[in-house]
Order: sequence, then C-alpha cells, then structure tokens
Amino acid sequence: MEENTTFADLKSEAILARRELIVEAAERVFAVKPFHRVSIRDIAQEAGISHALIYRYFPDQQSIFVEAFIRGAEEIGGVIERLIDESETPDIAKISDAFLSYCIDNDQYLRMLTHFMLDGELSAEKVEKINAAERRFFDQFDRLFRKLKKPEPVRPLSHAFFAALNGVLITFRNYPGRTPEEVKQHMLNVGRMIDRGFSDSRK
Amino acid sequence: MEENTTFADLKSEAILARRELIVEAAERVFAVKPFHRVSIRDIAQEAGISHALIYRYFPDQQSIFVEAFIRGAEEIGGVIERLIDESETPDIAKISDAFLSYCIDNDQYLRMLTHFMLDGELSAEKVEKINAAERRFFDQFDRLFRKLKKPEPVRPLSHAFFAALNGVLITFRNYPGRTPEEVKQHMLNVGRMIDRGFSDSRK
DNA sequence: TGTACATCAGTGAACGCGCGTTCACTGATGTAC
DNA sequence: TGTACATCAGTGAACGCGCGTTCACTGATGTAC
Repeated sequence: MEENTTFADLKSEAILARRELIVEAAERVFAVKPFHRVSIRDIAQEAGISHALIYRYFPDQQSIFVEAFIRGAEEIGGVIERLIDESETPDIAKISDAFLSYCIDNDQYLRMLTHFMLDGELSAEKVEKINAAERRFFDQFDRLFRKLKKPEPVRPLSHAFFAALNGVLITFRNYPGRTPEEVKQHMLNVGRMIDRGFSDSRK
Repeated sequence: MEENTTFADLKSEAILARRELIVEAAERVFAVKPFHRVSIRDIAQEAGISHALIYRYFPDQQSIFVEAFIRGAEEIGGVIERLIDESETPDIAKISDAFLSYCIDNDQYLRMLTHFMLDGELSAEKVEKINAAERRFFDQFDRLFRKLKKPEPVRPLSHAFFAALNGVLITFRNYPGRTPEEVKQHMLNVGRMIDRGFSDSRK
C-alpha cells in the first residue's frame, strides 16, 4: 500500500511535469501570436508533441489558457510585491510604472485577462481561479495603500487603482501612428495622471 | 447628365438605406450574443436577407463591426455631451455614472471596443475610424474639465479619465457570485473612487 | 402599345479552411510467473 | 533467465462543425425602340 502510494506520487509528479511543459509552451506561443489565434496545434508544435496528447493532460483548451494566465499573473504579482516590500513609504508612481511596464512588455497576460473577462463562457470554477489571481493583486495594493497611510477601508482604492491601470493598458493599445516605444511612454504618462488621483488627496 | 446624377444619387441613397438596415440588424444581434460569436449569417437572419447579400453592401465582416461600434459610440457620446452642456459646473460623478451606466446596460459597445483594441488585425483605415470615435470622447471630457477649471492642458486628464472608466467596466465584468444589479452598483462605486482623483486635487 | 434586351438586387449552394476534439492504433516499458 | 501479458504515453488520421466568402443563377424592374 505504501509502495503503491509512493508509486502513484511519482506518477502524478510526472504528470505535473508534463502539464508544466505544455503550459510553458503555451506561454511561449502567447508571447508571439495574437491570443485568439492560438490553437491547440500551435501549442503542441511548440512543445514538440502531438496535439492529441494534450488531451491526456488537460480536459480542454480553456484550462491551458487559464493556467497560463495564472502563471503570468503570479509573476507580475511577485514583482509588485517586492517593490512594495522594499520601502516603508513606497512610491506609488514606481508601482504603477512597474505594473504598466511589465504588462506592456509581456502583453499576452493583458490579452488573456481581457479575453476571460469579456468571454463570459467560462465554467464557474475557472472564473473563480481567475478572480483569485485578481484578488492577489488587490491584496498587494491594499498593502501599498496601508503603507501610504490611507484611511480604511483601503480595498475600494485597490479596486479602483487596479481597474484604472488595466484601462490604460487596453485603451491605448492601438494608438495609431505611434511607435511601440511612444505608446509605452504615453501609457506611463497616463498612468502618472492616475497615480496623482491616488496620492495627492484622501490622506 | 443632370438626370444621370440625380438617378445615381437616388441609387446611392438606396444603397445607404440598405447598409443602414444591415448595421441596425447587427446592433440588435450584438445586444443579444457574445460579440465574438456573431456571424454574418446571424446578422443576415436578423435583417431577413440572405447572408450572401451582405457582401453587396459591405466588403467584409469587420466593416460592419466597425460601423456598428461607431454608432454605439456616437450614442453614448451624445448622452455625455448633453450632460456636460446642462450645467456651468457639471458634476463629475454624474458624468461618470452616466457613462458607466450606459455602457453596463448596453455592453455590446464595450465588448466591441475591447475586441478592436486587442485584436490588432484591423486595417489602418478602420483603426483610424475607431480612434476618431475615441477622440470625440476625449473632446467631451476636455470640455468637462475646462468647465471645472482644471489647468491646461486638460487632454491628459481626459485620457486618464476615459481609460480609467473603461478599466472599471472590463475589470469587474465577471465579478463572480454577484447579481447583475450588484455588479453595476459595484462598478458605480469604483467609478466614484476614480472621480475623486479627478475632482479633489489638481485645481 | 408591345417587345426584346440589359441590369442588378437577391439567392441557395458550395468552397475551403481551421479548429477542438476523438479514435483506433502503436510500441516502449514494466510485471508476473 | 526468459516469456507472455498488461499498461499506457504517444500518435496520425479523421470527424464534425461553423465560419467567411464566392459563385452561378434567378427574376423583377427599367429601358430602348
């Protein structure tokens, strides 16, 4: 029985490793192709396996997408967390700059988030996973605003801040006639405008 | 020759009327179906014509989508414009409430905007059309902020305000376990947080 | 007035494609005796 | 040790679907004479 359990553990570890490989391949594809164009076949090719094999490790396509999104969200979350930890009186402009910059340079995550938000055809379980990832951002921003001595409750501030930054990313994504560098700069500038609304007042 | 011109005019008027019918049908479909699920066949059915006929009036599917989006944007723009006209010292909370409420109740336009922004496969001409519609919003908000005696230039404020409101609409769209009414209320509350950043300070 | 003809809005069927997913099968590996 | 068998990761082909778009055709309407 113990033997059995260990063996099963090993096996499920191997399964997890395979899933990992597939999700990583998916992330690489997302970085290169418009999100809604990424197919199971693309991911399989990038992972170097038959596309049929993917269905041994994931029940369907959306599951991979959700998994990849959560990876990305956690990565950004880590960056933000470290920035907030660094100082007792963190600079809100630094935080928004970091968040925006990261999302601009790795824009697959924004595309995924938006896709999930607008799609509305996800299972309840998947929606919950995505929302848990969002909540982690809110928690980070809560810590930020507490360090900045904003009055409680700070959660609404976090909601507004996160939403506003997302809005900047989406609204100016196709700013026509600008180089990517100019678009980025514009987004950062607009982000700075938004920061002000969250730092000047409501002490 | 004059006869000819008149006749041609009549004809092109008839063509415009047909295009109108098709776009209106498209709007009705968008109001009911998730955007990325709307097909040429759906629109044709709603308009009561063969789907092949659509290609006599529009070169491709995207053109109808863009046209429908612009309609919607103009409608919201009109609402906002009237609100700003009404008073010498307009209430920013009223404006954001109106904007958010309208977009929540007619959410096809947000879906379209987001789709276009994230898609990135539109012709330059179509991107320009969409951006012109956006600019009209910016112009409205410019007027708002001037009436509120914000220091020039007010354009960056308008960019930030518009982006932030869009962000609210997208970020909380799938707020799980809430009734649509609760989601709407939450969005309006978050909108109120954002308003504050644009009214308290930077006089 | 009637007649032959041209035009063109409108159509149903079909094309061609890509997709998510499933299926029947293979072949390497581990196991029981 | 060898041998028969079971397991199951992995595969290529195929299914079935929906889509955007095109095509060959129809039939009503207007025009020229």
